[in-house]
Amino acid sequence: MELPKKYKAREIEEQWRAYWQEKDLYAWDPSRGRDETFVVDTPPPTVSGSLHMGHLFSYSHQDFVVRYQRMRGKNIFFPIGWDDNGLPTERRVQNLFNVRCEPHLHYDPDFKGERGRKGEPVAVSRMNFISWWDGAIKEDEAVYRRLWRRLGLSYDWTEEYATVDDHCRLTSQLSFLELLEQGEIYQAERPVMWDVDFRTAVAQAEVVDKEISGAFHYFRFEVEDADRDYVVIATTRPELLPACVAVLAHPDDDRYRPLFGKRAVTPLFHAPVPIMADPLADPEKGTGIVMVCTYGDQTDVDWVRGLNLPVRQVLDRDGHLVPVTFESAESARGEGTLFVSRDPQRANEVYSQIQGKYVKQAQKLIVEVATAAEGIIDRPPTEITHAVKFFEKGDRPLELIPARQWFCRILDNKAELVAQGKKIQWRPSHMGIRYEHWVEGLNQDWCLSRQRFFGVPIPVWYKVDDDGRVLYDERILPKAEQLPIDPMSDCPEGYTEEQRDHPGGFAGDPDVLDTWATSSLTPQIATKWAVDKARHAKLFPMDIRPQGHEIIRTWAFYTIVKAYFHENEIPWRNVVISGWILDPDRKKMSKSRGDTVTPEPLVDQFGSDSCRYWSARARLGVDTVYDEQVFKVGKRLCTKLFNASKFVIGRVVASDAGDLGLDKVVTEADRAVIGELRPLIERATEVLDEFEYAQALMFVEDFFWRTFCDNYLELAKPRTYDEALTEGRQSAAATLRVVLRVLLRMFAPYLPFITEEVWHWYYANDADMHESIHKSPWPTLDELADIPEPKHAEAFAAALAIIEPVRKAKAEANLSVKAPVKNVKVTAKGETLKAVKATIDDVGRMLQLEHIDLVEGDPGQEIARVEVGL
RNA sequence: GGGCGGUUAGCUCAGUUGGUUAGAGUACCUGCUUUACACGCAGGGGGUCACUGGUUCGACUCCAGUACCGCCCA
Repeated sequence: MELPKKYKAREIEEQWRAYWQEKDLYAWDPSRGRDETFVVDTPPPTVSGSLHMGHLFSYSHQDFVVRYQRMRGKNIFFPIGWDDNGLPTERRVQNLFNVRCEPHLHYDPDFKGERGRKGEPVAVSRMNFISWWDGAIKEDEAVYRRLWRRLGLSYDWTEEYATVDDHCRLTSQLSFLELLEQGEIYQAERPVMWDVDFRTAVAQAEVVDKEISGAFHYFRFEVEDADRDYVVIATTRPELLPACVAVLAHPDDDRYRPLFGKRAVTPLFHAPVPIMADPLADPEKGTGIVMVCTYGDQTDVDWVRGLNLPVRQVLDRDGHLVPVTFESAESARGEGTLFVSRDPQRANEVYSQIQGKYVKQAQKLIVEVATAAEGIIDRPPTEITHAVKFFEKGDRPLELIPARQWFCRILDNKAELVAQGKKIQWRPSHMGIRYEHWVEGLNQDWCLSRQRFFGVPIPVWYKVDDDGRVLYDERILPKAEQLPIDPMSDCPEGYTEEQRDHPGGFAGDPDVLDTWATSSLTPQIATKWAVDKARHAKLFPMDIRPQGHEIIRTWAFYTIVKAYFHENEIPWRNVVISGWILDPDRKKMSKSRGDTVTPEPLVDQFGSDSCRYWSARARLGVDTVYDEQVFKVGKRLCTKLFNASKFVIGRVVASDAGDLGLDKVVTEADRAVIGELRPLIERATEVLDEFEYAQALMFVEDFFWRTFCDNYLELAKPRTYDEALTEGRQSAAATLRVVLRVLLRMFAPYLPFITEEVWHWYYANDADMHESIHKSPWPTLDELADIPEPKHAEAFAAALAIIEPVRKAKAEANLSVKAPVKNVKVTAKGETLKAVKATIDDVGRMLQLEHIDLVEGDPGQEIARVEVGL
């Protein structure tokens, strides 16, 4: 057999990639039972984003676990999906074609999208927009698929899905309808967190706090019928003065207690509002007395509801101030106007200046007007930095806008959802605590509807009454067989398209679902819960969910919610959390920081196996500093494995008289190295069963490099060059053969390419093995059972006890390791001395020892005292 | 402000139920072309285990507190 001279990662990897594909090695076998199946809930990557090191990292982690389980004989269910749902894709198409979607426009079949078109974005219809998605997203998917394949991720490519494909839309809509039927989903009109740029509601999970600078502005509010003229109210939202509905202070606050029950009058707008006591008013904040507006923050929402205050909505969905008219109390009576003023003319004059403006401009104007006027601003503003809620993808602070939305009942089920979390093994375990804290801290139900156009449509129509009003309580729901539907283009049964939005007809719900409403169903999507209950039952609950810790509050949480509501089950038994890649400043590498490294050039440079090695060194949940050195170490390991294998197989083949069975392992040194190998198998298997791939790799690597290459190989080498086919030579060859056969398999989950390459040099036809190393069994003690333990348990350690000092003596004398040694005197106690004797022939040949004295005695601290005479 | 995690050699990281002199890789230094590998081999220097206190015969390890870093929440 002619073995290759040099390790060429690229050639090897291309060859085996093609082989795996051709042999269909990674297909799930539906005929095997759940007990022998290992099921993975793979994270579908957002394909419209760019690939970065984090992908290479965490997706490799899944593959280590999966490849190990496959070698344990498990039937692997390892699907792969692509997330092309929601805003990222919407933006991608917008940017790619330089368009913006105007949902009210009609579809223009002649309008062709043109990539990279310059100039102003063109407004297009929803259907035009969506028609371009498919092509664009397929290209994005291809980029990911290519990297996944290059990395050797062992997906079952027949189980591919995309989160807005027909099956996912069906699954998502069916889930919606089921939970609606169960009463876990409801519709309500209430203030929701709203992004004015994306013009959509968002859920608590998508909200982030940002520290921004702002200011407390101090306004004087007149007080009616009191022994003081005014109170000073500090506010960070002066533009909401026209929306003020009450003034509150803490019930125990002596400064304001006399004013409770009286009325304050808003500056500039002259609106009388009640002064009330409420324990939530913080005496320490600002001046201790606060104005309640529609709506400055969540507390305002609570106050308006709790104290039954009126609503004076001044912001629209774009974040503009809407037109309103202030009227006197007299003229307002009976009209039901909400904007009452003691001086409507001046109020309207001021308001006209801010009407139509954005929040920020309005704020500036109000402050200017107030400053110019006499006696309104009490003192100069105080600059502050405060946490303000933003949509995670948004640029401007969230507003609270009343809107009709769909919600999922979370708050009623918090205790149960915490309990579900406790049934799941979180790895590392403290990630489970993060889940619990997130659930416990939730204060809103899950807002499911988004006022966007790209996504899974909410599968609901409404009846329209004879006056053309939409009857939101009169829902028309599709049957399961009709799904997926788009209520804006599909017609409900019993209606015709002409009746859409007409009196006596119907209207479609124009909104789409939160992308998490679909992504939370990845287990159900992959198992085909919606269409094949038997298949679902075979795969659910799943074994593992691999994911990052930043999406515990979204992906993990919502998936647990759905599994709980649908089947009162946990979705998976284990969650394995990958850490993050940090840059050298210990910040998360991210696109927005502009410090990402794209993975493909690294794969080109170091090879897939080396890149995987880098991933494999990081333990679960632990963030890792990006360090290119580790890729180099991986490359070296692959090269070493290549060279050592080449040597071993070369020697084995040279000694092969057709029979190198385990019974040929007779020499003490050979049995001793097997004795070292056994605990390696035990320890690595034990930690891999707990998904601790990094620790297992460390064990294997350490054994391979130090025990096997640096010591055992050198020890056995001279015997393999015996001219005659001696018992000792056969023993060495048989041992080399069996140890490498074990080590290759233990490296296989991490370094699938180089191990497969070597496997096919020599082991692919072994009767008890599979042709591919990746379907071959994980090593067990059983397969070594026919090799007896060494006579002396410490035989290997005893050999090392001589090897080390001799090497040291040579190094200190600046001699070659091959330099002959005139005399060595070894002093050791009885049992140890016997162990030394048992391997002394091999040690002597390895180190070129010319004369050896073995003396029984007390070596002191050491196993054996070694005196070297060069 | 509350919670979670971290701090070990210049760098990146291990360190088991508390137990000899705290390890590896890398970088650095000195050698060595040795019939697998110079992407190698042998050897060497390099650490107040963040800090303070406590428990203990004994603490990197357990407990309490402090500082700094990161993340989550308010």
